[in-house]
Amino acid sequence: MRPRRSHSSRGDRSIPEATVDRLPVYLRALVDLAEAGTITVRSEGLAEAAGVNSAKVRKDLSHLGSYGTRGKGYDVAYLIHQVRRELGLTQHWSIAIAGVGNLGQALSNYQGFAERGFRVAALVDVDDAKVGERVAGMVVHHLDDLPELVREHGIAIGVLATPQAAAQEVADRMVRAGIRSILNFASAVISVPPGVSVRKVDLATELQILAFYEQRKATLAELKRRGSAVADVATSRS
Amino acid sequence: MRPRRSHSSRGDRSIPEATVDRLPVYLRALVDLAEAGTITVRSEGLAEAAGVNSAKVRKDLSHLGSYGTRGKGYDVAYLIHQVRRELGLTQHWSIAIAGVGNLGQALSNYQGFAERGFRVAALVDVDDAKVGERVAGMVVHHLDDLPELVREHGIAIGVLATPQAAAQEVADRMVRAGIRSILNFASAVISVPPGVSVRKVDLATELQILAFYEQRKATLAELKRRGSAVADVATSRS
DNA sequence: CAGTGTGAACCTTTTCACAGCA
DNA sequence: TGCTGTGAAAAGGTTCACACTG
Repeated sequence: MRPRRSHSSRGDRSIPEATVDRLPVYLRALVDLAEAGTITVRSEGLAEAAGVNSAKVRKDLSHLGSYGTRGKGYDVAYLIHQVRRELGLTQHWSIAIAGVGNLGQALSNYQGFAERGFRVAALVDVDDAKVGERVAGMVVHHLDDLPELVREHGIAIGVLATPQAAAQEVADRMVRAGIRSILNFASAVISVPPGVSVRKVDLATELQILAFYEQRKATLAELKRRGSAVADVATSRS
Repeated sequence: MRPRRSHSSRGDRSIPEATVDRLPVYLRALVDLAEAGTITVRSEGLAEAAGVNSAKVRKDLSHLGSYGTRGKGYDVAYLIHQVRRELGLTQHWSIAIAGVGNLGQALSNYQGFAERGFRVAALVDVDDAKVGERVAGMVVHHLDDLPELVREHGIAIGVLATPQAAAQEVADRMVRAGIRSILNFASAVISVPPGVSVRKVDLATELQILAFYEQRKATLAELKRRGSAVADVATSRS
């Protein structure tokens, strides 16, 4: 159910999924370190900045190659370059946002995208009241124009910020327009053909997960109060 | 680094983390099914609606108890009740949002929270230009008032929607105000004392991960074009 | 000799496959 | 008979601990 290994002539190009998920975190931490004037960082220092442990950092980075120096650590600037290259951030990416509601507008205005090499190249919606309006300095286009916009701006990634009910339909149209990577903010599970990547971010889901652990903490506290011997809980996550 | 098992007198109260992460997805799917008039669902049907496979559904649900009927499936309404109970959603939760910028405002207006039992009870910021303003029908308070707001509204969960630079400071103040669950939208890694749960949602990170796989698809396509025998890739995620 | 890079051990999660029940 | 619930196997991820090197 997950990417199979390819076979390349030299080295092993397949990086574990868990590692890929952490590379952006390392990158952020490294950029912060660089801005603070740090030249070299040890796995332990990077680990602290990224909120993981040092063994994980070393193992993760070893998948990219041998970019550290034994006895010294990693050169921050060089490692930034390597991580960026690995993530495919040496090029700029154009994205389209579908659904110009609350969330869609907030995302359109979000500076963090541009700062990290993602250009919001198109906004689309189906609501005639919104089409033609300006949001974040851009004209909102009709969803019908998506194929043309994708071609024109070389859009590779689509952001789904529509209501749940519209999500699958809009996803289908994104795929038909040639988009093969979708970031789904709608609470619906969408299905896409093989070869198309989807990541789902569901805000309410995150709160529900926190609620679960919060509830459990309350239950444990209750038990403790009643004198049962209960193991301690550490619940920092992600 | 993860919750340790407790020991309770009957049954095993510890549900795997991976399962907890999926329960909200099942819940959403179940509610959709119920609204569509479905009375009973098989693990395979629920699996499809949730975007996973049926073995996972059965294993996950088995952690909650034996709520299915062999030969039949699961009663949708009953299962909804059980999942909601397990997640701690039989009670309402009050949340506070810190940082009333783009994202903070979008979150304040987000209907999905209320629909799933989360009440935005307080908005706080440090910007005097924002304090006193009305957002989503609520008055924005100063961050200084957080402890009082937490007490007054019984706030259990804090949502961090501040700029990166302020994130750690605001998180510290949330913890001091008595909040023990934080949903972090800032791109910074925050550290909290044991017993406080944090989940991080980083929008740019998600795009970077998609960029990685998108780049890899391009590379594979390139190799294929050159005639190398390359295994096929299926990259649907989460 | 400090700190990387990495086999090996360990733990978690997923998948398989089927016994057992309605 | 048709499904759930679950041991057992497989895969994936994390941590340990140390050989190795700049």
